[in-house]
Amino acid sequence: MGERSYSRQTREAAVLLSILIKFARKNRRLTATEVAERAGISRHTLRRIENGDLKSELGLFFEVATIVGVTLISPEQRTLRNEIAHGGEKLSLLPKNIHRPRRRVKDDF
Amino acid sequence: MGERSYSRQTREAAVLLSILIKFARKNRRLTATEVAERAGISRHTLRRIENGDLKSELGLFFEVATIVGVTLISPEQRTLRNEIAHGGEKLSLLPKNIHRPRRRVKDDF
DNA sequence: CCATAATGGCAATTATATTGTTCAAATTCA
DNA sequence: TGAATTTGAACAATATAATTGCCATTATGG
Repeated sequence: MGERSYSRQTREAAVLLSILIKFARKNRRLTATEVAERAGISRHTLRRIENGDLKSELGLFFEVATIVGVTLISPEQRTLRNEIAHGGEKLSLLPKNIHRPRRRVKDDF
Repeated sequence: MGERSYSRQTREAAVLLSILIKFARKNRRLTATEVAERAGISRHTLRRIENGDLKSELGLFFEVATIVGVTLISPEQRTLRNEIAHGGEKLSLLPKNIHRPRRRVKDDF
């Protein structure tokens, strides 16, 4: 029904990724049809992805990026990734559940 | 119907992003319910996102990341982004349509 | 230039993600 | 410890994304 609003970072990140994808595809001289086939999606869906459509599935987006050779994980993130894989000390320090300060009974004055 | 297969990079990137999100949320002491409300999604969907479910919408994934403070665009990418916004010389060099070398009639040797 | 291929766009249909609910288990804090 | 709260999980109903097929337009390469 209603429109969903997205933050600026969200919109920009999606558009950037889509541009990188389209750029990489043409750089490799792959047709949209071919990439769509390899990704197992329709040409229509690929076009939406290359237009930065926020409603597309994350997996399809990432898969297309992978096919055309766009890197999704930066070196810094790769570092964190290894850290996690090695035991995740940092992660285990955090509480499993978040208990916020108790909500006062309303109008208790 | 059938299962869709994803590449290793796709799966790892999604899982990494989901871990970063969950980590950031707890670091900020936000409950799942609160983040879900702010993002305008159900708690169920948030949980899938925090589990790295590839079937979730890109926009929702990114929006949650934004809410909990996970950066989506690396400095290097931001550079490219500005380059593009400034006219996109690189982009305009690429052909609009990709015409593959005509497929030879098979077995023509 | 012309034939061919690639791309953009739209409507109808199918597939499935999302929602909203409820329940149980796990966790935190007083 | 005990009470309150968060979280995980499964369900049916609904909303909507993905697919399919088609045509028009544009761009490429011979």
